[in-house]
Formats: sequence, C-alpha cells, structure tokens
Amino acid sequence: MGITKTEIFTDEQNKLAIQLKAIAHPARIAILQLIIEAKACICGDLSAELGLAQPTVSQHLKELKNAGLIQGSIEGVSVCYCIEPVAWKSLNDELNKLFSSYQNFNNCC
Amino acid sequence: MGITKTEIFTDEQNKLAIQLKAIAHPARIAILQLIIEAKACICGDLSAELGLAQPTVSQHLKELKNAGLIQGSIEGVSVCYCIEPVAWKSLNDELNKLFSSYQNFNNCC
DNA sequence: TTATTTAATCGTAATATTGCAATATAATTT
DNA sequence: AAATTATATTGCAATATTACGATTAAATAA
Repeated sequence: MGITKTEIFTDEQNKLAIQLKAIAHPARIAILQLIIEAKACICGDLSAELGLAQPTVSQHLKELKNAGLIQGSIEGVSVCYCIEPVAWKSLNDELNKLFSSYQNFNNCC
Repeated sequence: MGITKTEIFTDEQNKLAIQLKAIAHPARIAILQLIIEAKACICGDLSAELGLAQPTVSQHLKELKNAGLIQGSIEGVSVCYCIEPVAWKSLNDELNKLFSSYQNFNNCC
C-alpha cells in the first residue's frame, strides 16, 4: 500500500518516527550539520555547498521545517534557516530514552 | 527520480541516514521497544502484539537486520531477535555527536 | 516602476516504501 | 516420512520519496 498504519501506534511512536524520517536522509543530515556549524544557513549557499539543485535543497529544508526541527527567518531577499531548539532537544531526549532503555544484560539471546 | 545521490555525501552521513531510516517507522520503533523490554522477540509474537500481519513484521525485522541493528538466533522452530549491541552503541554515539554539536548560542538566527 | 536576486512551488519521471495474501522454506514432532 | 509450526519470500497494488527543470512569488535595488 505505501501507507503507514499510524492508528495502531502511540502518538509518541508516530512523532518520533516522523522526526527521525526527517533526518534520515544524507542531504538533510548534511544540511543540519552545515546549519549547526553555521557554515551555511541560506538555501542558495547550502545548494552550492552540497552540489544539489536549489529546488531540491528547498524541498529538503521544507521537510525539516515541517518536522519542526528548523526555523527560517527572512533576511532581506534570502531566508536564514537555523535549528529550532525546543524540537531539537525534544528529539534528543526521546532518542536518549530509547537508547538508554537497552542494557546489554536484558537481552534474551 | 526517487534515488538518493549518495556519492556526494560522506560515508558517515550515508551510514547514519541508512540506520536512521531503519528506525524511522512507528512499527520498527515499536518492534525495537518490544525487543528491548523483552516483551516479545519472536516474529509471531510481535505480529500478534502489534496487530500487523506476519509477513509485514517479517519484512520490518529484515530491514532492522539489514541495517545491522538487530540479530536473530534460531530457537527451535522460531527465531529470536535481539539488539545487536555494537551497531546499537555506534548509532547512539553518532547521534550524540550530532545532537551535542549544537549549542543554542552558535546559531546565526 | 523595472530590474535583480533569492526562495518557493509546480509538474514530472524514476524509484522506494508499505502492507498483505499466497506461497515457499526450514525446523521440529509424531 | 508425514504432519505441524513458524518464518521468509514472492508478487502486487497503493502510496511516498527523490531530484530537478521550469516557473512563480517575494523582497530589495536601481
């Protein structure tokens, strides 16, 4: 079908999946890294830096924005994108919860 | 196109994207949680617990296994799946690196 | 107002993902 | 060996994703 059965999962599971999907692409990982290092935060600069067409980068930025992970502020003719601190921390917390819930010894095999 | 331009990204970025994609689905998050809590680690049990058909769960398990995040050991007629500790820690480390690289103050907007 | 600059949207082709019924495979039990 | 039990694979329909050329929209500058 190509459609996920979201109704059988918890809101937490669905939210985490959506945010993870947003960062589960090398271009979007690269974009986040460039934004964090402040090497580039403008669509055109990111496009040049990455070697991806401007519409492609714009689309990736839109997905990161839809997931709430970045925010854009208008800077004259261009738009400066940066991390949205609250969602970023929330995702970090949720992932820490998932990863720390596993201890080597509580395995059954 | 539907195909990612992996060649323009680093191996690290591609690997992280692949592992994140593996866990970026609510069913696979739920499966990991059930495995970690040792509430279920067998395909049939997971299928019953989640309310997804057996082939669907089998496919999700395969994807997690392909990403190296779980491993299966044959237990008689059934297969017991559990976390692959090395890859699990590696992904955790990589994510910690990404998240900790961001500090609120190094933003440009 | 008319350029100019930059980002967003539209449209589209190629490919990937999701979910499951039907079936095949593998291990155990009788 | 035949039956049983459990998982994996195949095939398929519906939908989603990726990438980009062409175009549009929005803001500033001349």
